[in-house]
Amino acid sequence: MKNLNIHIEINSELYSKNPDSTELGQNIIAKSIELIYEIGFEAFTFKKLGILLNSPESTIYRYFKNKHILLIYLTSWYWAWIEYQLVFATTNVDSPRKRLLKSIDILTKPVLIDNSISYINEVLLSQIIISESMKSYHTKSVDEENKKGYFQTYKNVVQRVSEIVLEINASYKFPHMLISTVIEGAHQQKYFAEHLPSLTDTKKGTNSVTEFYTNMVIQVIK
Amino acid sequence: MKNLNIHIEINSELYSKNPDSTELGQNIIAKSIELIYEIGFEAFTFKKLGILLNSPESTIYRYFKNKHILLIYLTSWYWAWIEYQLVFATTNVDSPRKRLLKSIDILTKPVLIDNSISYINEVLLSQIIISESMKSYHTKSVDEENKKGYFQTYKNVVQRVSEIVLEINASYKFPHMLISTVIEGAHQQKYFAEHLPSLTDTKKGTNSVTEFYTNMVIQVIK
DNA sequence: GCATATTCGATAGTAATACTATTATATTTG
DNA sequence: CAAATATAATAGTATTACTATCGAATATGC
Repeated sequence: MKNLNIHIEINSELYSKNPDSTELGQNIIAKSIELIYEIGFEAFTFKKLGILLNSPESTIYRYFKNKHILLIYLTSWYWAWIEYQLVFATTNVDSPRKRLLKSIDILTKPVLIDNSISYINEVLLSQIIISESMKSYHTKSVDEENKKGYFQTYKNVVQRVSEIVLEINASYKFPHMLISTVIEGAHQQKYFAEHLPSLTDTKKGTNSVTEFYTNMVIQVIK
Repeated sequence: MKNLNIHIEINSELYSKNPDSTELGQNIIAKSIELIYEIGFEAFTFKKLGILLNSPESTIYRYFKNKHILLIYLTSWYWAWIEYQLVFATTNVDSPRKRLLKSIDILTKPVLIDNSISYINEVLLSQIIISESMKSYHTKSVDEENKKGYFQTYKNVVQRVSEIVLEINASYKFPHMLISTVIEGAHQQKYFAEHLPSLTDTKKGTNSVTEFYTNMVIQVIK
């Protein structure tokens, strides 16, 4: 996968000017990931990003309408990237059970290596997804933005893995609920491990999140 | 429970002046719940709340340092209230299995009736918890605030139900992970049902969230 | 290679937000 | 009735989240 140099296309409504099309745009993405990771989404502003980029904030506004849309752009990219990994890891694997286990692995394991398929640091981005991604859809504008397809790449991931669940047990009633519980739960548990440890039993650096959710899925669908 | 007129005490570091001690303070709580429910936490400001209360915003600042602390106050109240319900529903029930099932019921069922044990509308508050509560701890100040005990009532709920899990299966490795997955998952699924339905299989008004998580817990701990 | 878009930097400006401070008046309490 | 407390009214500040304009640099199209 390392040298495929895949290209991830993002819903064009998520940007005013495609950041992928210019060096500055790519820099906006790369530096915004670093800055959000460092200071958090609330404290993140286009002004601060502009200082990092040596560009006025008005230039950033030419690419993204506001920081909320930028966050949705970043999460869309992340889920498209995850879907790519899911496809790559499951093609040519006949056993649906093996495909499911591999998928859960991808969804629950920490992202530790920056594959450098692009100017995007996936390790930092995955940390942002854990800490901040729910803020992209916990807003008053969620219905409107959902209609415009802003969350499509996330839905694709849930749908894809749900289909494997149904291959194993066609009569299972709650495949989407199960998979979105796994995805969101794995994020939560990693966040808890770092910040609210009494809400979990896992510790950073262990694989108990994967162990827990793998076991959960196996038990629940049989 | 209706007429017990219970009194919920909140960590005194969460307010500058106890809102429970004055009529205005109680009004601040009551109206802030209505306003956050209506316009969402991002758009909610003390200025707008002041207009609703016919009080200048500076008065509200005498009770709460800022809107973030007010949100933590509201979530603390909610979890203390939930814990009270857990205790009430499980005392004198010998069977740990029955206690667990009852607890999951309380944690996953929608809050439909305002018990009016106080000036707080629990139905609206529970909606705020579903939509906004994660914002209270997904901040850069979470570690510092956790040290001050701001999230204690939530932890108490997780701890209490985890102990029931261990009564049933003392060797189960992940009781806290299981219970926090149930609590957060149930909120997520209700939110998805309303706003991102393709991420779930439940519909508003059904009890499939309770069904799913009850089954999940039973399967996983046996 | 020259005109013409396009892009970007520089600067300015605005409305709203998130507070803080001060003073005067009203109300409670001892 | 005095003293303490609470609140209303007002003013003010730094920051945020944008929008607008203009001119210089760069790329592209013929």
